Amino acid sequence: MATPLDSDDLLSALRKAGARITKPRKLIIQILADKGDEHPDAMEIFRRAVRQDSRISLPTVYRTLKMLEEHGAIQRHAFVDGRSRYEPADGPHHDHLIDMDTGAVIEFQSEKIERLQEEIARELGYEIVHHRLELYGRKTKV
Amino acid sequence: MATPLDSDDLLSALRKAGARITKPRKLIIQILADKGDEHPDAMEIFRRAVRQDSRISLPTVYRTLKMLEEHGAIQRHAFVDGRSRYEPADGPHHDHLIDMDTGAVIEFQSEKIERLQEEIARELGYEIVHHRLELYGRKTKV
DNA sequence: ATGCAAATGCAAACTATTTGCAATAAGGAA
DNA sequence: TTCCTTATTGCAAATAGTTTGCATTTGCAT
Repeated sequence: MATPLDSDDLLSALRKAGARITKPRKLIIQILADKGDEHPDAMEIFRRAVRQDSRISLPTVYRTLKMLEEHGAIQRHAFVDGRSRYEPADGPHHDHLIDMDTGAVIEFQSEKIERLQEEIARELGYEIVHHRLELYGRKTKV
Repeated sequence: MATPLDSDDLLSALRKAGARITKPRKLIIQILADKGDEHPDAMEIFRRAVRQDSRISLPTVYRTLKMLEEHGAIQRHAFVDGRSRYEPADGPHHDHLIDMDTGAVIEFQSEKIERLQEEIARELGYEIVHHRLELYGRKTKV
């Protein structure tokens, strides 16, 4: 199982792309690599960045995210709420459970489901290259 | 494989919701139920509607889509390109296997996977409202 | 046929994201 | 280190997709 890209991996992705390592970029990468809260959207990344450097701008956040995405260093997810959420790429494969009330994204993985998918594809004469599974739900009353 | 809801099903979904069957709504539903091109977005639905009745407005398209979605009559999909695409909901849920070479979409359904999903959600303290599973694959060599 | 609430069309508002441009700063060369 | 070039930045304004306020129209129960 692969380890998610960390701060240094994201930085070298930029270097490999011939991009300059600027202060805003370092900050954004630091936030993306932070294991705290997963799948932040652009605005959330911006808010956290501002806390460390009030000069940073939202367009720069978007530009950096786009650049990292184009170089495969981070992954962009589109959920039904309209905005995009980001996470470092190449983590272990996982699927998402989206809390419909709060928008929280919970990761999970199930070996069984993965195997069932392979099986279904095989029956249909296919080989799975990649898949995406999203569950949308609400917290059960206690 | 389940049969997608047709024009009449969508209309009765509206009636059951106590909504009026207006001319714009009939038109939009007709377009949604049309088996021709799958997963149109709001603008595409609007363009097609205008061809039949130039008086129709984009907000009405959005309002109708939202209403149908809220009543489970159609399903909204969010892709990375930012806009939402719609399709008539199936009675029993179906998932998609996308042929990466031809773009063909194969529908399938697995009771086992559905049950595993419920189980996983329950363990996480959630109740699934709906889900989306997409497999991307290639035909296995014969 | 008539009345009234629901639905419509228009314009304008909103949200998420992108772009033009002058000012700034990264980082290689001297 | 200092200088120079050019990528990158921040700002403001533009776009794209979607939603909302409001006066007018229309479905449909009576």
